[in-house]
Amino acid sequence: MTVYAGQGDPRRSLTLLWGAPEEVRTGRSGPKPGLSVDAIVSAGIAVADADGMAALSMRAVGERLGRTAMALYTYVPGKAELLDLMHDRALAELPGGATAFDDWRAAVTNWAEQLYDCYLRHPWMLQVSQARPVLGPAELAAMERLLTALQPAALSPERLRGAVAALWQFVRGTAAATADARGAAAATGIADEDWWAARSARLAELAPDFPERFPLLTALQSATGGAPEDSGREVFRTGLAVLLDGVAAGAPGQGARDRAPDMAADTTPDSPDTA
Amino acid sequence: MTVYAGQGDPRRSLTLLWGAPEEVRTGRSGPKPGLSVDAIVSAGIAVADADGMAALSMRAVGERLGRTAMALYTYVPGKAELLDLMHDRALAELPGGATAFDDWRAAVTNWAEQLYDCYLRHPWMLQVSQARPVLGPAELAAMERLLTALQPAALSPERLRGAVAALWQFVRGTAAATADARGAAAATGIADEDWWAARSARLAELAPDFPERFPLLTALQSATGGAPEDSGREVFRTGLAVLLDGVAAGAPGQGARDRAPDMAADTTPDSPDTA
DNA sequence: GAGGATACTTTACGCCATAAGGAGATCTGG
DNA sequence: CCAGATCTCCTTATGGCGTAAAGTATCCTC
Repeated sequence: MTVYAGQGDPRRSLTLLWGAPEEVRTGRSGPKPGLSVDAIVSAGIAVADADGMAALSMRAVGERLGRTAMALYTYVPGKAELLDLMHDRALAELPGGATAFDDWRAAVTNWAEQLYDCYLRHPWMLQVSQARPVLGPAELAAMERLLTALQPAALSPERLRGAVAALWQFVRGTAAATADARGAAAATGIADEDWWAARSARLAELAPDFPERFPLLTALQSATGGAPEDSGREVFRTGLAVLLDGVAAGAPGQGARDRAPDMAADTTPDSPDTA
Repeated sequence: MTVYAGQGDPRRSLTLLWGAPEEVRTGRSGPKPGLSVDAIVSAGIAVADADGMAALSMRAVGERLGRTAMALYTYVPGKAELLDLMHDRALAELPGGATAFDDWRAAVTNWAEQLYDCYLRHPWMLQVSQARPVLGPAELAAMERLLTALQPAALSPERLRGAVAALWQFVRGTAAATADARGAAAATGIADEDWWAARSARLAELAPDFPERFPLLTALQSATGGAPEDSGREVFRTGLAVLLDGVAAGAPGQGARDRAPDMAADTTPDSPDTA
């Protein structure tokens, strides 16, 4: 399932992403443009938000704007580039202010939760190729904000790069898991939790030797009461705590002191989650 | 860009994934099947490996087997389910033996590198929806192996789940970044390193205020001599080290002692990478 | 040898992105 | 005020896709 098609020309995307916000259009002949790149991007996001990535077609976007599919090609080179623009626009939702936090753990946690929520608001973003080289301004701004949050940890450049990659990918991955469980639940009309139960039951039926083949998986499942790879803010939170402990371990000087102050306390099983 | 289409029916996929390896086909009438699910999956992988996900069509797979596209539907419910099978089959390449390592860091590192390499061998896997709920035997086996490797760390169940999610998503994410850079480089005929340089140059041209807008990003870029979100085993290695430090921080008892023994030494900039 | 199940084919449908070319609006230079 | 250029948007067409429907040939069981 879930294919993604070819990339757009990164040159075109880059130009559109970074292009002058107010193109100097003095003395243009021809009829006045009834649309704009911005309007098309907004319409695309609206379609994708409402009906999912599969429903995002040039026709659908055009229709939402009262035009034909081909009208969009006056503004945008193609669908791939439109997706690049949509992706960056959605990331631009992230709050940009330099929020001051006492410690960098809280700052990074805040950053991660904002990104996580943004992905869940726009699940189609998770279908856009990660880490593809078309870097938009909003994406870079988000990365800059992460670097700002991490600055007090004073990591070495190499370690900083590793931490940034690990954090971003972790947020994206856990958001994808959650979004997917949600989507499946919504599609089948089953409640979130029941869905995993149904899947487990079916698995047990098909592979009766499951507990012997996967003893640790079975143990983990029964210990935490859910599917191991699944969803949920809880996995997000505890995973993030693990990650941040790793970052702290690389912070010079403070070493052992800065590690897991109260973030690790989140991992106690009695925490009231889904907040 | 890079869309992925709708999911396959998970029930059908599950049945095929876990179905009896030797279907009891006593007394079947009709002509003998000239194909098999396995052969179709192999052909699909061959097509995707050779020409990429975009080239993977039912027609192409059928052609490789000397059949029409429709012939495949005798064996497989549809393309989505075929992709599920391909994905799990590719994961089955991972070595399964219980390799004994002295410490769990080495064991997990080994696990991660194997997964990373598998993704790079089959970049199309990264286009298959991550964390979607169709869990195949090979995927679960890989997870079980990770749990085995992590066992000496003796993490709490919650923390273990977080660590598993973080590790898997990290490997996948960094592999995606590397695969994408490779793909772009291959498509344009530019060498891997020059490619990032070209992109940076173009960015600098489009956004002349780049250094002021993204000071930390600029600093990191010049400190490590590359794009921050990019590719490469180096980021993979150092990021993994950060992650493992976090895991170590959650290991009870040993606490400070077990953290970053020699894995962190990998983060020194003079290491000969791309091994 | 008849009848039915099965493998595979041909054809067709409705999507998709988008190339090509045309119609009408709106500007500039005369 | 009027070319002619230019630009938006349309209609049409092309070649792909996944797959539904129906036909044909093959092979088994009875």
